[in-house]
Amino acid sequence: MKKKDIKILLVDDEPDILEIVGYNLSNEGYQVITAENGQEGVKKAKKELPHLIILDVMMPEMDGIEACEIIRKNPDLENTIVTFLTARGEDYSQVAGFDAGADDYITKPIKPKVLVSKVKALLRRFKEEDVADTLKVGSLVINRDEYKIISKGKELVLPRKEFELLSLLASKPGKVFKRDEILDSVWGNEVVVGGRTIDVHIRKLREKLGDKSFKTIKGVGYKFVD
Amino acid sequence: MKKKDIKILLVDDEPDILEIVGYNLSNEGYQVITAENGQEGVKKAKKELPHLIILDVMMPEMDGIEACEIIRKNPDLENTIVTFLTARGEDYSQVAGFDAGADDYITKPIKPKVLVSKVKALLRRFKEEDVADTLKVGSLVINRDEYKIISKGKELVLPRKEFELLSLLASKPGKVFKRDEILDSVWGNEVVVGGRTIDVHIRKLREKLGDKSFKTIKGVGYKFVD
DNA sequence: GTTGATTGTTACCTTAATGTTATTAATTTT
DNA sequence: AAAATTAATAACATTAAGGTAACAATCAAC
Repeated sequence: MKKKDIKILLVDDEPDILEIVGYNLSNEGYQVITAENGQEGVKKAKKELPHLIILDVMMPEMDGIEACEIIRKNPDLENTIVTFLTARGEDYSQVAGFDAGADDYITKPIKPKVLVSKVKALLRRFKEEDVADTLKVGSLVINRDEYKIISKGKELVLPRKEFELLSLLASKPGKVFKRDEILDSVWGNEVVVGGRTIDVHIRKLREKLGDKSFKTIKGVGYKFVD
Repeated sequence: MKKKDIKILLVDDEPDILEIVGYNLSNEGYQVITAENGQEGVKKAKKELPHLIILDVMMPEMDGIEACEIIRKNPDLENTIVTFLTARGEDYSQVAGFDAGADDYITKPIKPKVLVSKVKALLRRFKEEDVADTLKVGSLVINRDEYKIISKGKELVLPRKEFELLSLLASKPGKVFKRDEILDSVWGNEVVVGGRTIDVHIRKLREKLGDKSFKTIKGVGYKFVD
């Protein structure tokens, strides 16, 4: 996810805080939404589904704790990170804040650098929660993120074309992929390559992963067998 | 960090307090060390480097305030959390305690439940702060706050770009970062730099951290290996 | 079994991608 | 402002991925 696609909701009743925090976060490239009280905050949170919510604890009408509790009950906001703004030494609000489902807190007075690095750290944590893009087929594990595979317990790094070819074939074990399909998918339909190109790559895969994983269907194409 | 690896130092001249507090904290799984006066407390603090110190204010020989001041001067105990035990209504000691560098205070009479939840909250805070800004990967420690790293026990100060590049790659060891991703993250998507820029920075990192920590996947990008 | 088409194999070549170094520009520090 | 450090780039070297040609082996049909 790109930075500019990350929404941060800022809830505080003090315009000064909204401005300074908002400014610093916008400057970093985040999309900043603001609200001036707990009620508005909850409303905007439900509407905008931000990735991170920064909530002041002390607010008139509805305080941060209460707002946080409501936010946490909304299934759409389950994975949203909530962090509180508290005055130093306000220990009660910290305990209560964590109880209400907060992930972290930031103490006032706010130092822009600390704030920004904390926000980054929090979002990083958030990002890391999404699962790795991996595909398991029998004893073969294909990790698209790391461009590597694990075959019979051994880790292998494959060159791009080989990796993509394997990736394609293994995406539907048993299915026969016609030569055209393979060219389309791995090479792209504009590129024109010679007639033996696919064969050679298949051969390399056979060398590395074992001969019997790839079956040739003469006149048609290849298939990966589990 | 696991609970059983967390050390709490308890300093109080009253054996009853030591026993009841110590019992409750041990029960929670923490490693508890005790001392019966300020001097012994300071000594054990320096020796054991606990994560949290609970200090009684009123003690013969050396009171908690004085002990706290000494503790705070020790660089190894910079990040240790210090919390005081004070009698209710003893406002003076609270103010003086914060001045001396305390993070919190607990009032007597002690209620075990309150005590335990307070300790948990304090340690959570400690953990968050500690973890948020530093990243450990194998023998490499990256301190994002101070823009420095520790590699194989040696401290290194890296220039910004190198640091951010390393920081990115090491944030997900094994993951291949495509050139686009790297440019996006380290340089920002508006900035346009030449084609060899990333390579040069990778090379510098290889020089400083060892060649084999960075693997090139031709046609794709780079990855950091643990 | 022979034949022709299709695929396998090998070695080699080309080229895109990356590595390297030196130099210049920009930035920070003093 | 000078010095030192860092960043970017240009120019060249190196590497290995990817492609190809040439030939061998295979299979299917007759």
